[in-house]
Amino acid sequence: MYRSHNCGELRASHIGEEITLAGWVQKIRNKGFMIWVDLRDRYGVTQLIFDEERTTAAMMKEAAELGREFVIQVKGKVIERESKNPQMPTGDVEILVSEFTLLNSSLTPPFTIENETDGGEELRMKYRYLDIRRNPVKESLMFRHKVGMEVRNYLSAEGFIEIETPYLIKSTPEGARDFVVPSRMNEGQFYALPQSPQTFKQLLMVGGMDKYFQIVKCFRDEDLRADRQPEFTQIDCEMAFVEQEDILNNFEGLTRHLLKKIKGVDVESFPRMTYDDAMQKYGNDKPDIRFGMEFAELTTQVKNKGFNVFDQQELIVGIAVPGATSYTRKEIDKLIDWVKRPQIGANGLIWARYNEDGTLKSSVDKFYNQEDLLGWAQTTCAKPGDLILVMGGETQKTRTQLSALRMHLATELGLRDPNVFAPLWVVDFPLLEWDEETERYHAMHHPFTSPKPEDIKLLATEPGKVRANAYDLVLNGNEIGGGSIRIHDKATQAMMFDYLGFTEEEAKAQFGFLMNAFEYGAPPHGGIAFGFDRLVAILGGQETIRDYIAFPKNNNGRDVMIDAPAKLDEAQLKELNLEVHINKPVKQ
RNA sequence: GGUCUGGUAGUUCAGUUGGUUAGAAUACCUGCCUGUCACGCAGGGGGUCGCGAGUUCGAGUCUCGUCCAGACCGCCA
Repeated sequence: MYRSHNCGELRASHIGEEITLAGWVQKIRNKGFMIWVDLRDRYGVTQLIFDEERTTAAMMKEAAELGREFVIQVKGKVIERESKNPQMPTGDVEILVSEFTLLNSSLTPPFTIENETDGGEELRMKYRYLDIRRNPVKESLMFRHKVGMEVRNYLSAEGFIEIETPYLIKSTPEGARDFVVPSRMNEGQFYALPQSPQTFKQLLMVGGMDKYFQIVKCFRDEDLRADRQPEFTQIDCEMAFVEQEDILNNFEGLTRHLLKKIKGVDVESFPRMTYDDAMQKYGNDKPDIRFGMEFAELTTQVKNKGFNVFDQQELIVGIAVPGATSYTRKEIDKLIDWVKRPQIGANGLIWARYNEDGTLKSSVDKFYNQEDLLGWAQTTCAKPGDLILVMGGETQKTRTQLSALRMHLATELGLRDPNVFAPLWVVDFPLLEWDEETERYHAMHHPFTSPKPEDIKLLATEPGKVRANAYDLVLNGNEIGGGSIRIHDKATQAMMFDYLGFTEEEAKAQFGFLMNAFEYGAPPHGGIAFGFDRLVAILGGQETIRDYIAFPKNNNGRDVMIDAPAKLDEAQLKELNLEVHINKPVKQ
């Protein structure tokens, strides 16, 4: 038996017991006459003591030779500390060691294994197995486990069945780039890794498994972000014989359960907002509604006042920044520079201070009098003390830019409290989206999404205006889930593929299996998928998902620990009947 | 594909206008220390300033290229 207890559980009530512990040396404090060793495992830290009077000289010497991260097993007696440490759970006791075994030594770790490590991101990833020994990472992984368990508990209790779907599937041209896997037995052919189990879960509905879920890895060969990894985990769900309302209620239930169980937060029924409203009020389809600063359109009231810049614009829109009238000219100039950065790409920013005395001072006083500016204040719902910021330009672009500014300001003003949770359903997404590059419409959600029946007639005339039975769950400005009611009849699905620019042959070759299945009694169905990594990170109060993933990839999609991806050797390529031609030098 | 920021001791960073032997903290090593717990004290070792080229009497510092890392835009049905 390696251990009778773990390093986190011993208390004053254990005093006098003979115990065995095993773990890693966290820290050695050698006072010469006395050596304290902090022994760490997953559960906590317990102090070991060796001293001249009670420990043999030989063992004193061995103890003095220990180093950080050595793995040892100790036998000894739990004794009361002479000076206690109220800061640690095991701080009342220590172990007077009678026997100890060095199970393994360790090199000096390249960074400190402490809550506040001195290690940088890259180094931590290269030695991720050491990083995982640190409390913040360890606790994040345990937190993820807890969330996963609650998801399974809830859905299982609601009658959902977890079913696995294949990872080696077929590449399709729609959507994100696929990761591909060559097939040895089928020369010249490739599997693709799933971007989501979409078609399989629909086939499970045809198969009669009317409540399905899966916590499943998905793969997308696209560029990474702090909240985006090429392989990520979804809570994938599908239900048969449901309408949109049923899905929203079911998964509002799941989300409420998680907030309650994980964060102890009670949230009332989630507000709903149409996509159009979200774009108009927040310039964004995933608004953070923990704070105000809603968009106010000023287009008509600011035009024809002699200010050329505004007169030419399609949309003029403003926000009232609470309490920001105290911003200095320098601070406002910084904001202007911020929106002018290429990433935002705005031409400028007009401001108006709504002073405490009720007067207004703006950057465009030449063109607008007090009455005009009071009108701005009314429209933006500004109060004395607020700063009004106004941008103008092409509708889409301006909304995106002001939305970025709104989020930036909220962060700056500390309005994005990670302990406040504001979920929101965004509904009535457009079915189609115009793609400038390919000059055709493509599915905003995916090609299996059903249009709203009352909008189908618009498909031929104004495809961009057709709304879908599609919805997103937004939490604190993050899209954590999205889904739709699917098409479940062959004719509609064929029509959709047609609108998306598929020929009949292409549609049949790529999705024939699905349309065939629809001819054998496919039930009405719909579902939703949650980004599990992101959900866990937000519940944990973090923006970045990397610490909730045991072995994440870096910015370039590399695993710096195992050094993947890597070249294949000749023998492997030969077996796969592949040759590698590289048009430009490989980055190594 | 693009924009920005960074790369100096094991690690995290500082390094002035281009000028003598490149510093700090921490980690590591040695010694001391009768209750430590961010222990303390004294001493010590540790550097191809990412890489390559250029400008210059002289480059960590300036220029160009390149590689790597991070954040973001595009992209992510």
